[in-house]
Amino acid sequence: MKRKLTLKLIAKELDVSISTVSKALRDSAEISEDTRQKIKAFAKLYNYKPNNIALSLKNRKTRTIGIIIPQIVHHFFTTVIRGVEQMAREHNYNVIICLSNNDFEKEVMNMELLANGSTDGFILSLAKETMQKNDFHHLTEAIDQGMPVVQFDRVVDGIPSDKVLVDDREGAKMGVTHLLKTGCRKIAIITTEDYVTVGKLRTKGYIEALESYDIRVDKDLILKLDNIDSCDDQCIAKIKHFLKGKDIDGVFTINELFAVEASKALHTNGKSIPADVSIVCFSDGDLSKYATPSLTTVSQHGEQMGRRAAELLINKLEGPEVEVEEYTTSYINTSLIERESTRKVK
Amino acid sequence: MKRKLTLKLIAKELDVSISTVSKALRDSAEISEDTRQKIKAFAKLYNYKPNNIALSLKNRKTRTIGIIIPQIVHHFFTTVIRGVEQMAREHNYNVIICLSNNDFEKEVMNMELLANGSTDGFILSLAKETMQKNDFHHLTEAIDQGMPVVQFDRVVDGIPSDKVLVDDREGAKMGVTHLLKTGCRKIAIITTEDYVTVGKLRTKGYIEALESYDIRVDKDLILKLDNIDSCDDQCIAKIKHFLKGKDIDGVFTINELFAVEASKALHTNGKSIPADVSIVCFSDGDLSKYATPSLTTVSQHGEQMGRRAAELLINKLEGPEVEVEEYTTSYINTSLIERESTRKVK
DNA sequence: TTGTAGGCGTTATCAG
DNA sequence: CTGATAACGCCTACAA
Repeated sequence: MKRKLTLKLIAKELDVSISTVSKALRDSAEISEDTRQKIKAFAKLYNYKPNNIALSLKNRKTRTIGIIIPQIVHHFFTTVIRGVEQMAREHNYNVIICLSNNDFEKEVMNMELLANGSTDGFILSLAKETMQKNDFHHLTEAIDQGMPVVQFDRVVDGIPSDKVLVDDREGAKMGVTHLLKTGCRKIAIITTEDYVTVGKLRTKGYIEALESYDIRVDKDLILKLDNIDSCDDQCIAKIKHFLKGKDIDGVFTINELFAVEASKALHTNGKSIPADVSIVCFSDGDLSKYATPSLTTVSQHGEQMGRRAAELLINKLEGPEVEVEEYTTSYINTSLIERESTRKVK
Repeated sequence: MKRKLTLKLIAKELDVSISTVSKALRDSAEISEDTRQKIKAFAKLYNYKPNNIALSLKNRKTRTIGIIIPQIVHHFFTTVIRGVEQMAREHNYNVIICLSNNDFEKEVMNMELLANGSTDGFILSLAKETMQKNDFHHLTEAIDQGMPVVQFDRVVDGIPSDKVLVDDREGAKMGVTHLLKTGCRKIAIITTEDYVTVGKLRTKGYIEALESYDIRVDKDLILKLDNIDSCDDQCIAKIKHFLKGKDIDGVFTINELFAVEASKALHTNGKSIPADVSIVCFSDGDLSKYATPSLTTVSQHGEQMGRRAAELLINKLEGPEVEVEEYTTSYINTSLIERESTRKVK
């Protein structure tokens, strides 16, 4: 097994000094055309590539961005990663991804691991457990050490960091307004308990939409579930029970899964979609596209979030050192994708 | 902005030498209990963590595994990553993920980037373009430099590397056999052209299953499409046309998307599933679970693949240097998940 | 028990 | 034009 080629080896081979080789390869004018060519030819022939680790140590920069997310099987995070990846590539950064599995300890471990030289900065979405524990010392520690942090999606206030968020309230409002425009007047919502920020904001958007049409908010048409990323049997049962015999003509749900299950339940109840009941959901994946009927969604543009987050981070990394840092919060717009589960707007 | 704490800083602060600090922190018996305690207390207080980059440079090991995959929005790869992540964590390795976007140049770039010190070894699934180009110099170069490689899913022969594969032939055979067991006798398959290995092998499994039931393979019941990871309008049209008026009682497809579209088309044709026609597909995601009706699938266990791939790589990394390397090919079993799209086996 | 020196691979500075 | 030296942060053999 061959050892990797280094400046030292080249130097020895060509009988020059290490610094001559280094300079030649970086096209320094200090080196004579002759030796430069000779060295470059040799390096090329044997496929010399500088060692990144050594460069990182020297430059105290890794050109690597760390992403820490709760889970990767969630389609939303997947798209965000892709966005970060793109932007990072465009700026010659690497991306290193760590999963917290929604576990506080793991999130802390991951951050400490990456903070020890592997990474120049972080993009992260907090683990559920972290939110509950309300313990963010790992964030502040990283930031204290001079590592910029960009939070996205699941964020906390009070941390000196940029943030990238989906405009949940506005998105929900748009979705419900679409239902209203197509003629729905008795619209139910399937959301989460208020301690989940996302659910709370989307519920708020739902209420605002109704109010703008002067429709009274009916508590009986609001179902708040504990889950957010999944929909187990118990959760399905609640949805079924909730929809059973309700006099409604529209349903808005805060994720795809709830919508799919609602769609099934309504179908079982003999309702036709969208003739009897229309459905709109917040979405981050393909499920709504391939469901039967396919679902009209408020789409989240995770890729754009990722790009924006990476952009913010890179700006901080490459920007000049400033006395007083400023932090921005970006809202990524949602957009409505009309499919089969809603009627046409007249 | 505080600078990160280093051995040097601690040494200066406590007025001892750097090596004393280093030794104390590593609990060397050389250092007196006294100074050891003092140094450790200080380090703990100020939260000293050794710099990974420096360690990597020193040890010529990064304890980082590179994964290179065509795309991340594909659910299958997502699960594989999770598996790799798990195993890596258990062995104290980092994981760094790069996307090739099925682009040859990008795959080469990524590998070169990571091969220059960022990574101790690779786990990769080849880009489609790489397969077509039949150019694997980036693999052999990395391997020549002493970086072990584990290929998975989309692999080539002739490269000195371990491989982890889904047993496509066996999986397809199992799926089709299930259809046969439930009483289906006229089974169509929607697959890919033979140049896609995965499609070819699954087609083979289909044929074997039929033959084991002494059923003649009917070319008219085989649809070969160009796509594999997607299903565009043209592709949907072909599926519709293929199924139109065919006298069949079962459909096997090599991915979820084809199955969902087939299901829709059959439904449109007035067929009832599974009463008239049963459906089984190879799958890697949730689509089949949430489809209406939900689809019986041959499940791929991506996570297990990831774990196995990581295990193989770590074995190579930590195993003793041997004169003659041996390479293994692991097959990950598939399993049948029965859902609504097939009848019960009598 | 503590400290010094050298090296991992690279680059920048300065001397020849 | 070329080379020696120091430094990035850490570890370790060896010297004191």
